[in-house]
Amino acid sequence: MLKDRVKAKLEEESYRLTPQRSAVLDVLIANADDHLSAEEIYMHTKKLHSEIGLATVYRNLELLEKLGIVHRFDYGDGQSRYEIKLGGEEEHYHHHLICKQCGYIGEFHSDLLEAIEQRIEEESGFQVTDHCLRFFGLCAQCRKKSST
Amino acid sequence: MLKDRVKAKLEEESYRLTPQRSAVLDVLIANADDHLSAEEIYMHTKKLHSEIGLATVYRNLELLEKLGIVHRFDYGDGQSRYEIKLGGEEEHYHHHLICKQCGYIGEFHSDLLEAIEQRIEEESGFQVTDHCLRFFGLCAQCRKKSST
DNA sequence: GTTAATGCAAAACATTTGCATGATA
DNA sequence: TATCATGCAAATGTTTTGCATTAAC
Repeated sequence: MLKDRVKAKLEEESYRLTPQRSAVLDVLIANADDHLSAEEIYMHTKKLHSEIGLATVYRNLELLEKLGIVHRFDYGDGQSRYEIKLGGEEEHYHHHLICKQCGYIGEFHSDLLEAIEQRIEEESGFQVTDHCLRFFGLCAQCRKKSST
Repeated sequence: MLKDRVKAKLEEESYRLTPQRSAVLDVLIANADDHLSAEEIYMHTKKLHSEIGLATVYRNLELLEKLGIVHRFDYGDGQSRYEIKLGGEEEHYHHHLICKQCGYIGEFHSDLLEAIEQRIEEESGFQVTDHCLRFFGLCAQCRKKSST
């Protein structure tokens, strides 16, 4: 189970799985596809553990990111989004589709970057360890709407 | 000349090429490869037009972005970076290499995303109009340093 | 003379930090 | 009991806004 793995990873580095931390994790797991902001995670977490503070949410997200459990990214709208990493090879090939009209965020999987990364290392000596690929445009729904 | 084109585009929508706006543009053109932050652009612009205010720089960057003259992006370090679009087909295929150790920002050109974008439209109906691709890792210099 | 643009200061916003308190191994 | 974690409030840093003034067409 995902949460057991996380707990083990935490204890490995002598961090504790406090009720607050656990609640944040539960929220992240329950909304694994929703790309929540810190504020949204805070709101959800309050339902599970009402006394939590926003700073605690931020601190836990930071820790979970440091431990490689959570992935943090942004769309240039001034706030970070967080997503739990489910593990597995496909993780690396998971990109985002962002609708400029309605803000919808979708996902797309492809390993086509492999070739580019290899070429980068060969041509420039830059060693790629990670990437971030986002596509902007119009989602299917907004296309339909704007064509009517 | 790039600046004439920008001026034409501004006037097309009845915006004015004020001395401040002109100075911001000059800075962007002179530092086209440097991925400056708003604060840095402000500092440079003050040398050309000392009475300019930071808010004016922000307002002009926002306008230039809206007009498609400037590209805004960020690296998750809490501030936006700005880059003038030089025009041309290759613009779209221009990506960033970001060194996690020294903060160096390089560029890389490739049109390999074309195929992915086509696939996205076919598979999900999402119409891609733009993308943002960033590679994180170690630049050649930092690799050398860390291996010694 | 209209309208757009500016400078300044204040506000807004997301995020981080200090610190005393509380909980956990 | 030593250490980690929390809550709150204050601080930070970037970006935006209000408003009276100024400049451009």
